[in-house]
Amino acid sequence: MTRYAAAVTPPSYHHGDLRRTILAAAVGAIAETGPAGWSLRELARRAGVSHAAPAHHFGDKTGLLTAVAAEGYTLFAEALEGAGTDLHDVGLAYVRFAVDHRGYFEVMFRPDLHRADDPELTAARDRADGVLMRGVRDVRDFAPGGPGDERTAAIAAWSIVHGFADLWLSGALPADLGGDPVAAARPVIGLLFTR
Amino acid sequence: MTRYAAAVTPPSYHHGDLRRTILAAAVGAIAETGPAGWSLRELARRAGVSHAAPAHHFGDKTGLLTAVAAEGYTLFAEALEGAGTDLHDVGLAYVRFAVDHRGYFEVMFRPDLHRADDPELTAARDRADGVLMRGVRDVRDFAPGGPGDERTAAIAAWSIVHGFADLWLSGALPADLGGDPVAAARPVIGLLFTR
DNA sequence: TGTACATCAGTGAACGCGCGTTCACTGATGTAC
DNA sequence: TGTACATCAGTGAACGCGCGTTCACTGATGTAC
Repeated sequence: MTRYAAAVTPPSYHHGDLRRTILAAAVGAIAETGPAGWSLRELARRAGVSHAAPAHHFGDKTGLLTAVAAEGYTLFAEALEGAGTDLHDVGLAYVRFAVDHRGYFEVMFRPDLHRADDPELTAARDRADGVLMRGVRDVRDFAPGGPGDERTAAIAAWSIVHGFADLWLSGALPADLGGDPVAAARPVIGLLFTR
Repeated sequence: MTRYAAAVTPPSYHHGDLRRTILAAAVGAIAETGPAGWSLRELARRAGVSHAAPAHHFGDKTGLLTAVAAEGYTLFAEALEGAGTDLHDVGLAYVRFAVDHRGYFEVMFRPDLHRADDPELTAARDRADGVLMRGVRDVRDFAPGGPGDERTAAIAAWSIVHGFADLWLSGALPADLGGDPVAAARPVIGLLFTR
C-alpha cells in the first residue's frame, strides 16, 4: 500500500526531493560516462526536471560533483565500518565499494573536480580517512617493526586495494580473472599479509 | 649554433611538425587540467596554430587522446625496459613515469577516452604489457608457490605501484611523505617482497 | 638549370548547436490572525 | 475553521558564447620533363 504511495501521488508542482533525484542522476551518469561525459542540461533531461533545476540546487557542475563526493565519502565510511576490524576485510570492502559505487568512487579521488573548501565534503572525507587509518593501526603484524613501518604498512595496504580497484574499473586487468572483483582481490591482498 | 637553428628559422607557411606540436600541447594541457579540461580550440591557441589544425591531424578529441595514449605506452615501455630486470626497480620506474609524465599516464588507463581499435595504440600497449609481465615472471620468490600464485603476485605488484601512483597524483597521500614520490614508494613496495 | 604542375599541410571565415546563466513568473506550502 | 499573505522550490523563455565542423582557399614542397 504505502509502498507505492510515492508512485501514485499525482505529480505536484513541487517535486519534493529534487535535490536527491538530481544527485542520483549524476551518480548514474558518472558511472556510465565519467565525471565529464555529460552536461547539466543533459542531466536534467535524464532526471526529468527542468534544465534550470540543477543550478538551482548546486550552483554549477563543481558544486554538484562536490555534493556527490561528500555523499560518496559518507557511504564509503559506512561501508568500511561495516566490514569490521580485520584489515583484510576492510580492504575487500574498499574494492567492493569502488566497483558497486563507481559513480561516487570516480569523483571522490579527483580533488580537481571539487570545491576544496566545502565543509560537508571535508567532514565526510575526514571520517572515511579515520576509518581507514584506525583499521591499519590495529594491524601491526605485517609491519616488520618500528614506528615508521606502521605508516608504510598503511600506505601499502591502501595502495594495493586502491590500485586493484582502479585497474579493475579501467578494464586493464586480464579478462580471465572472472567477473567477481572481490573474489579476485582476495588472494592479491592476502599476499601483503601472509608471509 | 645549430642548437638554435629551429628558433631562428623564419616562420613558414608549412609548420613542419604540427602534429608533434599539437601532441605536446595536449600532454601539457592534460597534465594541468585533466583529459577533459580543455577544448580543441583552446589547445590550438595554446600551440599557436589555427583552430582547424587539430582536426586536420587527429579528426577529433578521441583521435588526439588515442594518439597521446599510444605515444604514452611507447614511452612507458621504454621507461620500464630501462629500469632493468629487478621487479622492485621496475615498480619504482612505474611510479616515476606516472609522476613525470602525468599527461600521458592520465589518459593511458582511461580506455573510455580512446578509439579502442586503433592499431598503433594496441601495439604500444601490448609492448608495455609485455615488459610488465616479463618483469614479474622473473621474480617467483615472493609468490609462495604454485602456478596460479605467480599471476596473483603479478597483479599484486601491479596494483601496489599503480595504486601508489594514483593516490600520489590525486594528492590523497599524507603531505609529510615528502616531495619525492619514488623515495616514498620504495619502502612501500619493499613491503611486498621482503618477508 | 628552368618551368609547369600536382600534392597536400595548414588557414580562416562562416555555420549551426548545445551549453550555462539569468530572470520574471508559477504555484504549492506554511504561518499568522 | 477560514482567509490573507509570505516564502520558496521549481519552471521555461531568452541571452550570449565557445564549441566542433565544414570548406574554399593559400602557399610551400616535390616531381616530371
